[in-house]
Amino acid sequence: MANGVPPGLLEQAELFRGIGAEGLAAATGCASRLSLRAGAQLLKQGDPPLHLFMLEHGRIKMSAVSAEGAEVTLRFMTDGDIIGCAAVFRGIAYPASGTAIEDTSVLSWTAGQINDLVRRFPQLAANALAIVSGRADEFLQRLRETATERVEQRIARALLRTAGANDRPASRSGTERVAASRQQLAELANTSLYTVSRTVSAWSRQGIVAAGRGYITICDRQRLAVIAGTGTTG
Amino acid sequence: MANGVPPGLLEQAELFRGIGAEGLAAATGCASRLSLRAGAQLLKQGDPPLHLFMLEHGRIKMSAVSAEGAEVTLRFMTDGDIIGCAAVFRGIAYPASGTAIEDTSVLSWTAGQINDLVRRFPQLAANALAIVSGRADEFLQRLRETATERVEQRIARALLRTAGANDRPASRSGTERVAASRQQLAELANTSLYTVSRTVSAWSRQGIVAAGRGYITICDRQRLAVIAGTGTTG
DNA sequence: CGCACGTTTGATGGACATCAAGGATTGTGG
DNA sequence: CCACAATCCTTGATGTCCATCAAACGTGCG
Repeated sequence: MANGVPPGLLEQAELFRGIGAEGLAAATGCASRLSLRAGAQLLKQGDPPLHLFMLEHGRIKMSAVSAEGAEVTLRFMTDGDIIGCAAVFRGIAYPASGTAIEDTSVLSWTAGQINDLVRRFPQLAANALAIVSGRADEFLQRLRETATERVEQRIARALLRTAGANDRPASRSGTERVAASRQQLAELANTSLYTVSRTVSAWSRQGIVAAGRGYITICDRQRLAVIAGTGTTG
Repeated sequence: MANGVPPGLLEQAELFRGIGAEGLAAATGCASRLSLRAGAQLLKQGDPPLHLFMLEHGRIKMSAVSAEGAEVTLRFMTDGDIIGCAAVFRGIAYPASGTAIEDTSVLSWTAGQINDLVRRFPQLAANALAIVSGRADEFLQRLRETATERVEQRIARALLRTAGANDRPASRSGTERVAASRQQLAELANTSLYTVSRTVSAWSRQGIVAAGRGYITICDRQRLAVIAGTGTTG
Protein backbone atom coordinates (compact mmCIF):
# COMPACT_ATOMS: atom_id res chain seq x y z
CA MET A 1 0.00 0.00 0.00
CA ALA A 2 1.97 2.89 -1.32
CA ASN A 3 -0.08 5.46 0.50
CA GLY A 4 0.53 3.83 3.86
CA VAL A 5 -3.11 3.57 4.81
CA PRO A 6 -3.37 0.73 7.28
CA PRO A 7 -5.70 -2.00 6.07
CA GLY A 8 -8.74 -2.39 8.29
CA LEU A 9 -9.05 1.30 9.01
CA LEU A 10 -11.86 1.84 6.55
CA GLU A 11 -14.00 -0.88 8.00
CA GLN A 12 -14.93 1.38 10.87
CA ALA A 13 -16.48 3.93 8.58
CA GLU A 14 -20.18 3.59 7.93
CA LEU A 15 -19.60 4.35 4.28
CA PHE A 16 -17.46 1.31 3.58
CA ARG A 17 -19.55 -1.28 5.33
CA GLY A 18 -20.65 -4.40 3.51
CA ILE A 19 -18.40 -4.07 0.48
CA GLY A 20 -16.22 -7.04 1.31
CA ALA A 21 -12.45 -7.42 1.42
CA GLU A 22 -12.16 -6.61 -2.25
CA GLY A 23 -14.03 -3.36 -1.86
CA LEU A 24 -12.03 -2.33 1.17
CA ALA A 25 -8.80 -3.05 -0.65
CA ALA A 26 -9.92 -1.03 -3.67
CA ALA A 27 -10.95 1.92 -1.51
CA THR A 28 -7.80 1.75 0.57
CA GLY A 29 -5.64 1.51 -2.51
CA CYS A 30 -6.72 4.76 -4.05
CA ALA A 31 -6.92 6.84 -0.88
CA SER A 32 -4.61 9.78 -0.35
CA ARG A 33 -3.56 11.10 3.00
CA LEU A 34 -3.67 14.73 3.99
CA SER A 35 -2.33 16.44 7.09
CA LEU A 36 -3.84 19.56 8.57
CA ARG A 37 -2.48 21.83 11.26
CA ALA A 38 -4.91 23.16 13.82
CA GLY A 39 -6.77 26.02 12.23
CA ALA A 40 -6.35 24.86 8.64
CA GLN A 41 -9.42 24.57 6.45
CA LEU A 42 -10.24 21.24 4.89
CA LEU A 43 -13.13 22.33 2.69
CA LYS A 44 -15.18 25.43 2.12
CA GLN A 45 -18.91 25.79 1.82
CA GLY A 46 -19.85 26.42 -1.79
CA ASP A 47 -16.77 24.80 -3.29
CA PRO A 48 -17.29 22.18 -6.00
CA PRO A 49 -17.35 18.62 -4.62
CA LEU A 50 -13.98 17.44 -5.82
CA HIS A 51 -13.12 15.23 -2.86
CA LEU A 52 -14.67 12.93 -0.34
CA PHE A 53 -12.89 12.83 3.01
CA MET A 54 -12.62 10.49 5.91
CA LEU A 55 -11.21 11.71 9.18
CA GLU A 56 -8.40 9.42 10.24
CA HIS A 57 -7.36 11.13 13.42
CA GLY A 58 -8.10 14.54 14.93
CA ARG A 59 -11.06 16.88 15.11
CA ILE A 60 -12.78 19.02 12.53
CA LYS A 61 -15.45 21.62 13.09
CA MET A 62 -18.21 21.73 10.51
CA SER A 63 -20.00 25.03 10.15
CA ALA A 64 -22.33 26.77 7.74
CA VAL A 65 -22.84 30.44 7.07
CA SER A 66 -25.91 32.15 5.71
CA ALA A 67 -25.92 34.73 2.96
CA GLU A 68 -25.75 37.44 5.62
CA GLY A 69 -22.69 35.90 7.20
CA ALA A 70 -24.22 34.44 10.35
CA GLU A 71 -22.40 31.26 11.24
CA VAL A 72 -23.74 28.11 12.83
CA THR A 73 -21.58 25.29 14.06
CA LEU A 74 -23.07 22.02 12.93
CA ARG A 75 -20.98 19.40 14.66
CA PHE A 76 -17.49 18.30 15.48
CA MET A 77 -16.19 15.41 13.42
CA THR A 78 -13.95 12.77 14.92
CA ASP A 79 -12.12 9.64 13.87
CA GLY A 80 -13.87 7.63 11.20
CA ASP A 81 -16.39 10.29 10.22
CA ILE A 82 -17.12 10.92 6.54
CA ILE A 83 -17.06 14.46 5.19
CA GLY A 84 -18.48 15.67 1.89
CA CYS A 85 -20.69 12.67 1.35
CA ALA A 86 -23.84 14.30 0.07
CA ALA A 87 -21.96 16.78 -2.10
CA VAL A 88 -19.80 14.21 -3.87
CA PHE A 89 -22.57 11.69 -4.41
CA ARG A 90 -24.94 14.27 -5.78
CA GLY A 91 -22.44 16.47 -7.51
CA ILE A 92 -23.49 19.61 -5.69
CA ALA A 93 -21.38 22.17 -3.84
CA TYR A 94 -20.32 21.42 -0.29
CA PRO A 95 -23.11 22.62 2.01
CA ALA A 96 -20.74 23.44 4.88
CA SER A 97 -17.16 24.30 5.72
CA GLY A 98 -14.75 22.15 7.70
CA THR A 99 -11.87 23.47 9.77
CA ALA A 100 -9.37 21.49 11.82
CA ILE A 101 -9.40 22.51 15.46
CA GLU A 102 -6.44 20.34 16.28
CA ASP A 103 -3.74 18.70 14.19
CA THR A 104 -5.59 16.26 12.03
CA SER A 105 -4.98 13.59 9.46
CA VAL A 106 -7.51 12.92 6.74
CA LEU A 107 -7.93 10.40 3.93
CA SER A 108 -9.32 11.66 0.66
CA TRP A 109 -10.70 10.34 -2.60
CA THR A 110 -11.49 12.27 -5.75
CA ALA A 111 -15.07 12.38 -6.96
CA GLY A 112 -14.02 10.28 -9.93
CA GLN A 113 -12.55 7.58 -7.73
CA ILE A 114 -15.71 7.49 -5.65
CA ASN A 115 -17.85 7.17 -8.75
CA ASP A 116 -15.76 4.24 -9.91
CA LEU A 117 -16.05 2.59 -6.52
CA VAL A 118 -19.81 3.08 -6.48
CA ARG A 119 -20.10 1.46 -9.88
CA ARG A 120 -18.19 -1.58 -8.66
CA PHE A 121 -19.75 -1.71 -5.19
CA PRO A 122 -23.34 -0.46 -5.28
CA GLN A 123 -23.65 -0.99 -1.54
CA LEU A 124 -21.76 2.29 -1.22
CA ALA A 125 -24.79 4.15 -2.54
CA ALA A 126 -27.01 2.63 0.12
CA ASN A 127 -24.45 3.49 2.78
CA ALA A 128 -24.31 7.05 1.54
CA LEU A 129 -28.07 7.28 1.81
CA ALA A 130 -27.86 6.06 5.39
CA ILE A 131 -25.21 8.62 6.25
CA VAL A 132 -27.07 11.52 4.69
CA SER A 133 -30.32 10.42 6.22
CA GLY A 134 -28.66 10.21 9.62
CA ARG A 135 -27.38 13.71 9.18
CA ALA A 136 -30.85 14.94 8.27
CA ASP A 137 -32.12 13.38 11.49
CA GLU A 138 -29.42 15.16 13.44
CA PHE A 139 -30.32 18.51 11.96
CA LEU A 140 -33.96 17.83 12.62
CA GLN A 141 -33.18 17.11 16.23
CA ARG A 142 -31.04 20.23 16.56
CA LEU A 143 -33.85 22.21 15.00
CA ARG A 144 -36.33 20.88 17.50
CA GLU A 145 -33.98 21.64 20.33
CA THR A 146 -33.12 25.14 19.24
CA ALA A 147 -36.76 25.90 18.66
CA THR A 148 -38.31 24.49 21.78
CA GLU A 149 -35.74 24.00 24.51
CA ARG A 150 -34.18 26.26 27.09
CA VAL A 151 -30.55 27.18 27.03
CA GLU A 152 -29.50 25.07 29.98
CA GLN A 153 -30.97 21.98 28.38
CA ARG A 154 -29.25 22.68 25.09
CA ILE A 155 -25.90 23.21 26.76
CA ALA A 156 -26.25 19.96 28.66
CA ARG A 157 -26.97 18.17 25.43
CA ALA A 158 -24.04 19.78 23.65
CA LEU A 159 -21.72 18.76 26.46
CA LEU A 160 -22.94 15.18 26.56
CA ARG A 161 -22.73 14.97 22.80
CA THR A 162 -19.14 16.13 22.52
CA ALA A 163 -18.34 13.87 25.45
CA GLY A 164 -19.72 10.92 23.55
CA ALA A 165 -17.92 11.87 20.37
CA ASN A 166 -14.58 12.32 22.07
CA ASP A 167 -13.89 9.65 24.56
CA ARG A 168 -15.08 6.58 22.76
CA PRO A 169 -13.52 4.40 25.47
CA ALA A 170 -15.72 6.10 28.05
CA SER A 171 -13.63 6.17 31.15
CA ARG A 172 -15.79 4.32 33.60
CA SER A 173 -14.26 6.09 36.54
CA GLY A 174 -17.51 8.00 36.70
CA THR A 175 -15.82 11.25 35.85
CA GLU A 176 -15.13 12.09 32.25
CA ARG A 177 -12.97 14.89 30.95
CA VAL A 178 -14.31 16.65 27.87
CA ALA A 179 -12.15 18.96 25.78
CA ALA A 180 -14.44 21.88 25.03
CA SER A 181 -14.05 25.60 25.43
CA ARG A 182 -17.03 27.67 26.51
CA GLN A 183 -17.04 29.21 23.07
CA GLN A 184 -17.31 25.84 21.35
CA LEU A 185 -20.13 24.71 23.59
CA ALA A 186 -21.89 28.00 22.98
CA GLU A 187 -21.74 27.46 19.24
CA LEU A 188 -23.11 23.95 19.51
CA ALA A 189 -25.91 25.06 21.81
CA ASN A 190 -26.68 28.19 19.81
CA THR A 191 -26.04 30.55 22.64
CA SER A 192 -23.35 32.93 23.87
CA LEU A 193 -20.19 32.04 25.67
CA TYR A 194 -21.35 34.12 28.62
CA THR A 195 -24.42 32.05 29.14
CA VAL A 196 -22.40 28.86 28.89
CA SER A 197 -19.96 30.15 31.46
CA ARG A 198 -22.74 31.04 33.87
CA THR A 199 -24.46 27.73 33.40
CA VAL A 200 -21.31 25.68 33.78
CA SER A 201 -20.39 27.63 36.89
CA ALA A 202 -23.77 26.86 38.39
CA TRP A 203 -23.33 23.17 37.61
CA SER A 204 -19.88 23.31 39.08
CA ARG A 205 -21.28 24.70 42.35
CA GLN A 206 -23.74 21.81 42.43
CA GLY A 207 -21.01 19.28 41.85
CA ILE A 208 -22.36 18.13 38.51
CA VAL A 209 -19.18 19.07 36.67
CA ALA A 210 -15.73 20.43 37.37
CA ALA A 211 -14.72 23.26 35.08
CA GLY A 212 -11.29 24.13 33.82
CA ARG A 213 -9.69 26.19 31.13
CA GLY A 214 -10.49 24.51 27.83
CA TYR A 215 -12.11 21.47 29.35
CA ILE A 216 -14.98 20.34 31.52
CA THR A 217 -15.05 17.23 33.64
CA ILE A 218 -18.39 15.53 34.00
CA CYS A 219 -18.81 14.31 37.55
CA ASP A 220 -22.47 13.39 37.67
CA ARG A 221 -23.57 12.17 34.27
CA GLN A 222 -26.94 11.20 35.66
CA ARG A 223 -27.98 14.65 36.70
CA LEU A 224 -26.60 16.13 33.51
CA ALA A 225 -28.71 13.71 31.51
CA VAL A 226 -31.76 14.74 33.49
CA ILE A 227 -31.10 18.37 32.68
CA ALA A 228 -30.64 17.45 29.02
CA GLY A 229 -33.98 15.68 29.07
CA THR A 230 -32.27 12.44 28.07
CA GLY A 231 -33.37 11.71 31.54
CA THR A 232 -33.60 9.20 34.29
CA THR A 233 -34.04 5.88 32.57
CA GLY A 234 -30.57 6.06 31.05
CA MET B 1 -54.39 0.83 -15.24
CA ALA B 2 -56.69 -0.74 -12.72
CA ASN B 3 -55.84 1.73 -10.00
CA GLY B 4 -56.79 4.69 -12.15
CA VAL B 5 -53.50 6.49 -11.70
CA PRO B 6 -53.07 8.73 -14.73
CA PRO B 7 -49.93 7.94 -16.66
CA GLY B 8 -47.46 10.80 -16.64
CA LEU B 9 -48.27 11.84 -13.10
CA LEU B 10 -45.22 10.21 -11.63
CA GLU B 11 -42.82 11.94 -13.96
CA GLN B 12 -43.19 15.11 -11.96
CA ALA B 13 -41.86 13.49 -8.83
CA GLU B 14 -38.16 13.76 -8.22
CA LEU B 15 -38.08 10.15 -7.09
CA PHE B 16 -39.15 8.72 -10.43
CA ARG B 17 -36.92 10.71 -12.69
CA GLY B 18 -34.69 9.01 -15.21
CA ILE B 19 -36.19 5.53 -14.96
CA GLY B 20 -37.68 5.55 -18.44
CA ALA B 21 -41.14 4.68 -19.68
CA GLU B 22 -40.81 1.13 -18.45
CA GLY B 23 -39.96 2.25 -14.95
CA LEU B 24 -42.79 4.72 -14.83
CA ALA B 25 -45.24 2.10 -16.01
CA ALA B 26 -44.03 -0.35 -13.40
CA ALA B 27 -44.29 2.21 -10.62
CA THR B 28 -47.68 3.41 -11.78
CA GLY B 29 -48.96 -0.13 -12.08
CA CYS B 30 -48.44 -1.07 -8.49
CA ALA B 31 -49.47 2.19 -6.87
CA SER B 32 -52.52 2.38 -4.64
CA ARG B 33 -54.59 5.44 -4.07
CA LEU B 34 -55.64 6.75 -0.69
CA SER B 35 -58.01 9.55 0.20
CA LEU B 36 -57.72 11.60 3.34
CA ARG B 37 -60.17 14.05 4.84
CA ALA B 38 -58.78 17.24 6.30
CA GLY B 39 -57.41 16.40 9.73
CA ALA B 40 -56.73 12.74 9.02
CA GLN B 41 -53.29 11.36 9.77
CA LEU B 42 -51.28 9.78 6.96
CA LEU B 43 -48.39 8.47 9.00
CA LYS B 44 -47.11 8.70 12.52
CA GLN B 45 -43.62 9.40 13.75
CA GLY B 46 -42.08 6.20 15.08
CA ASP B 47 -44.24 3.84 13.04
CA PRO B 48 -42.49 1.13 11.01
CA PRO B 49 -41.82 2.18 7.40
CA LEU B 50 -44.45 0.08 5.66
CA HIS B 51 -45.34 2.52 2.91
CA LEU B 52 -43.86 5.16 0.68
CA PHE B 53 -46.26 7.94 -0.27
CA MET B 54 -46.55 10.49 -3.00
CA LEU B 55 -48.91 13.39 -2.62
CA GLU B 56 -51.20 13.49 -5.63
CA HIS B 57 -53.31 16.46 -4.67
CA GLY B 58 -53.83 18.39 -1.45
CA ARG B 59 -51.68 19.47 1.47
CA ILE B 60 -50.05 17.61 4.30
CA LYS B 61 -48.32 19.03 7.33
CA MET B 62 -45.17 17.25 8.46
CA SER B 63 -44.23 17.62 12.08
CA ALA B 64 -41.96 16.04 14.63
CA VAL B 65 -42.26 15.83 18.39
CA SER B 66 -39.48 15.47 20.92
CA ALA B 67 -39.51 13.07 23.83
CA GLU B 68 -40.92 15.86 26.01
CA GLY B 69 -43.79 16.46 23.62
CA ALA B 70 -42.67 19.72 22.08
CA GLU B 71 -43.80 19.83 18.47
CA VAL B 72 -42.09 21.43 15.50
CA THR B 73 -43.70 21.82 12.11
CA LEU B 74 -41.20 20.83 9.45
CA ARG B 75 -42.89 21.73 6.21
CA PHE B 76 -46.09 21.56 4.25
CA MET B 77 -46.12 19.00 1.47
CA THR B 78 -47.89 19.67 -1.80
CA ASP B 79 -48.58 17.95 -5.09
CA GLY B 80 -45.81 15.63 -6.24
CA ASP B 81 -43.90 15.54 -2.96
CA ILE B 82 -42.58 12.24 -1.66
CA ILE B 83 -43.23 11.21 1.93
CA GLY B 84 -41.48 8.49 3.89
CA CYS B 85 -38.50 8.27 1.58
CA ALA B 86 -35.66 7.97 4.05
CA ALA B 87 -37.58 5.62 6.30
CA VAL B 88 -38.58 3.15 3.59
CA PHE B 89 -35.21 3.12 1.86
CA ARG B 90 -33.31 2.62 5.08
CA GLY B 91 -35.84 0.50 6.88
CA ILE B 92 -36.06 2.77 9.90
CA ALA B 93 -39.10 4.23 11.63
CA TYR B 94 -40.71 7.33 10.17
CA PRO B 95 -38.91 10.35 11.62
CA ALA B 96 -41.96 12.60 11.48
CA SER B 97 -45.75 12.58 11.37
CA GLY B 98 -47.92 13.69 8.49
CA THR B 99 -51.43 15.09 8.79
CA ALA B 100 -53.73 16.27 6.02
CA ILE B 101 -54.76 19.88 6.47
CA GLU B 102 -57.18 19.77 3.59
CA ASP B 103 -58.85 16.93 1.69
CA THR B 104 -56.01 15.09 0.07
CA SER B 105 -55.32 12.25 -2.27
CA VAL B 106 -52.17 10.20 -1.95
CA LEU B 107 -50.49 7.39 -3.88
CA SER B 108 -48.79 4.67 -1.89
CA TRP B 109 -46.45 1.77 -2.41
CA THR B 110 -45.48 -0.90 0.09
CA ALA B 111 -41.87 -1.16 1.17
CA GLY B 112 -41.67 -4.46 -0.67
CA GLN B 113 -42.86 -2.94 -3.92
CA ILE B 114 -40.32 -0.15 -3.59
CA ASN B 115 -37.54 -2.63 -2.97
CA ASP B 116 -38.50 -4.50 -6.10
CA LEU B 117 -38.55 -1.30 -8.10
CA VAL B 118 -35.15 -0.27 -6.79
CA ARG B 119 -33.72 -3.60 -7.80
CA ARG B 120 -35.01 -3.15 -11.33
CA PHE B 121 -34.26 0.58 -11.60
CA PRO B 122 -31.20 1.49 -9.55
CA GLN B 123 -31.60 5.13 -10.51
CA LEU B 124 -34.29 5.22 -7.82
CA ALA B 125 -31.62 4.86 -5.15
CA ALA B 126 -29.73 7.86 -6.48
CA ASN B 127 -32.96 9.86 -6.60
CA ALA B 128 -33.74 8.90 -3.03
CA LEU B 129 -30.31 10.13 -1.99
CA ALA B 130 -30.98 13.44 -3.73
CA ILE B 131 -34.32 13.81 -1.97
CA VAL B 132 -32.97 13.00 1.46
CA SER B 133 -29.97 15.22 0.91
CA GLY B 134 -32.23 18.05 -0.15
CA ARG B 135 -34.23 17.60 2.99
CA ALA B 136 -31.08 17.69 5.08
CA ASP B 137 -30.19 20.98 3.42
CA GLU B 138 -33.60 22.33 4.23
CA PHE B 139 -33.27 21.42 7.87
CA LEU B 140 -29.82 22.93 7.93
CA GLN B 141 -31.18 26.14 6.54
CA ARG B 142 -34.05 26.18 9.01
CA LEU B 143 -31.56 25.57 11.78
CA ARG B 144 -29.43 28.49 10.67
CA GLU B 145 -32.47 30.69 10.46
CA THR B 146 -33.92 29.74 13.79
CA ALA B 147 -30.56 30.18 15.44
CA THR B 148 -29.44 33.44 13.95
CA GLU B 149 -32.32 35.38 12.46
CA ARG B 150 -34.93 37.68 13.89
CA VAL B 151 -38.57 36.78 13.95
CA GLU B 152 -39.66 39.16 11.23
CA GLN B 153 -37.13 37.70 8.83
CA ARG B 154 -38.20 34.14 9.61
CA ILE B 155 -41.85 34.97 9.10
CA ALA B 156 -41.09 36.59 5.77
CA ARG B 157 -39.24 33.48 4.71
CA ALA B 158 -42.01 31.18 5.87
CA LEU B 159 -44.53 33.20 3.91
CA LEU B 160 -42.49 33.27 0.73
CA ARG B 161 -41.80 29.58 1.07
CA THR B 162 -45.42 28.52 1.40
CA ALA B 163 -46.21 30.93 -1.42
CA GLY B 164 -43.72 29.17 -3.64
CA ALA B 165 -44.98 25.75 -2.66
CA ASN B 166 -48.60 26.62 -3.30
CA ASP B 167 -49.03 28.62 -6.40
CA ARG B 168 -46.61 26.96 -8.78
CA PRO B 169 -48.07 28.95 -11.68
CA ALA B 170 -47.06 32.15 -9.91
CA SER B 171 -49.76 34.60 -10.81
CA ARG B 172 -47.80 37.35 -12.46
CA SER B 173 -50.39 39.90 -11.58
CA GLY B 174 -47.92 41.04 -8.94
CA THR B 175 -50.20 40.08 -6.10
CA GLU B 176 -50.26 36.53 -4.92
CA ARG B 177 -52.74 34.99 -2.52
CA VAL B 178 -51.27 32.52 -0.05
CA ALA B 179 -53.44 30.19 1.99
CA ALA B 180 -51.89 30.28 5.44
CA SER B 181 -53.32 30.91 8.87
CA ARG B 182 -51.30 32.89 11.39
CA GLN B 183 -50.94 29.73 13.42
CA GLN B 184 -49.41 27.82 10.51
CA LEU B 185 -46.96 30.58 9.73
CA ALA B 186 -46.02 30.75 13.39
CA GLU B 187 -45.23 27.05 13.41
CA LEU B 188 -43.06 27.34 10.32
CA ALA B 189 -41.22 30.36 11.69
CA ASN B 190 -40.88 28.92 15.18
CA THR B 191 -42.71 31.71 16.86
CA SER B 192 -46.12 32.44 18.36
CA LEU B 193 -49.27 33.27 16.47
CA TYR B 194 -49.39 36.61 18.29
CA THR B 195 -46.07 37.71 16.92
CA VAL B 196 -47.08 36.66 13.44
CA SER B 197 -50.27 38.63 13.71
CA ARG B 198 -48.43 41.74 14.84
CA THR B 199 -45.84 41.41 12.12
CA VAL B 200 -48.35 40.81 9.36
CA SER B 201 -50.41 43.76 10.55
CA ALA B 202 -47.36 45.98 10.35
CA TRP B 203 -46.63 44.77 6.82
CA SER B 204 -50.23 45.34 5.92
CA ARG B 205 -49.99 48.95 7.10
CA GLN B 206 -46.95 49.39 4.87
CA GLY B 207 -48.72 47.90 1.88
CA ILE B 208 -46.42 44.92 1.61
CA VAL B 209 -49.24 42.44 2.07
CA ALA B 210 -52.99 42.39 2.46
CA ALA B 211 -54.18 40.20 5.30
CA GLY B 212 -57.36 38.20 5.52
CA ARG B 213 -58.85 35.38 7.52
CA GLY B 214 -56.92 32.26 6.58
CA TYR B 215 -54.91 33.84 3.82
CA ILE B 216 -52.39 36.56 3.09
CA THR B 217 -51.99 38.32 -0.20
CA ILE B 218 -48.49 39.35 -1.13
CA CYS B 219 -48.55 42.77 -2.75
CA ASP B 220 -44.88 43.71 -2.80
CA ARG B 221 -42.80 40.59 -3.18
CA GLN B 222 -39.67 42.69 -3.58
CA ARG B 223 -39.82 44.27 -0.17
CA LEU B 224 -40.81 41.00 1.41
CA ALA B 225 -37.75 39.39 -0.13
CA VAL B 226 -35.59 42.14 1.27
CA ILE B 227 -36.99 41.53 4.74
CA ALA B 228 -36.39 37.82 4.31
CA GLY B 229 -32.80 38.52 3.34
CA THR B 230 -33.36 36.83 -0.02
CA GLY B 231 -32.95 40.39 -1.02
CA THR B 232 -32.66 42.83 -3.84
CA THR B 233 -30.99 40.95 -6.68
CA GLY B 234 -34.01 38.70 -7.20
C1' DC C 1 7.16 39.07 35.10
C1' DG C 2 3.91 40.49 31.90
C1' DC C 3 1.26 39.30 28.04
C1' DA C 4 -2.45 36.76 25.81
C1' DC C 5 -6.24 34.31 26.06
C1' DG C 6 -9.98 31.98 28.17
C1' DT C 7 -13.11 32.59 31.86
C1' DT C 8 -16.15 34.73 35.32
C1' DT C 9 -19.58 37.87 37.01
C1' DG C 10 -22.48 42.04 37.37
C1' DA C 11 -25.52 45.42 35.17
C1' DT C 12 -28.53 46.57 31.56
C1' DG C 13 -31.67 46.17 27.99
C1' DG C 14 -34.28 44.16 24.15
C1' DA C 15 -36.81 40.82 21.74
C1' DC C 16 -40.32 38.03 22.13
C1' DA C 17 -43.65 34.84 24.73
C1' DT C 18 -47.54 34.89 27.29
C1' DC C 19 -51.87 36.41 29.26
C1' DA C 20 -56.16 38.71 28.59
C1' DA C 21 -59.91 40.62 26.32
C1' DG C 22 -62.15 42.31 22.53
C1' DG C 23 -63.18 42.55 17.29
C1' DA C 24 -63.88 40.51 12.72
C1' DT C 25 -65.29 36.72 9.59
C1' DT C 26 -67.32 32.48 8.33
C1' DG C 27 -70.71 28.99 8.58
C1' DT C 28 -75.30 27.14 10.60
C1' DG C 29 -79.91 26.82 11.91
C1' DG C 30 -84.08 28.84 12.48
C1' DC D 1 -82.38 36.81 5.98
C1' DC D 2 -80.97 37.31 10.55
C1' DA D 3 -79.10 35.57 14.96
C1' DC D 4 -75.78 32.73 16.92
C1' DA D 5 -71.79 30.04 17.51
C1' DA D 6 -67.29 28.92 16.31
C1' DT D 7 -63.03 30.34 14.61
C1' DC D 8 -59.64 33.17 13.59
C1' DC D 9 -57.47 37.50 14.14
C1' DT D 10 -55.89 41.82 16.59
C1' DT D 11 -53.90 44.58 20.14
C1' DG D 12 -52.44 46.10 24.77
C1' DA D 13 -50.04 44.98 29.17
C1' DT D 14 -46.73 42.39 31.45
C1' DG D 15 -42.94 39.57 32.31
C1' DT D 16 -38.82 36.69 31.41
C1' DC D 17 -35.19 34.63 29.23
C1' DC D 18 -31.11 35.58 27.49
C1' DA D 19 -27.82 38.55 24.59
C1' DT D 20 -24.84 42.08 25.13
C1' DC D 21 -21.62 45.33 27.20
C1' DA D 22 -18.01 46.06 30.57
C1' DA D 23 -14.54 44.95 33.50
C1' DA D 24 -11.97 42.11 36.32
C1' DC D 25 -9.90 37.61 37.22
C1' DG D 26 -7.14 33.22 36.54
C1' DT D 27 -4.06 30.48 34.08
C1' DG D 28 -0.35 29.20 31.27
C1' DC D 29 3.56 30.56 28.48
C1' DG D 30 7.39 32.92 26.48
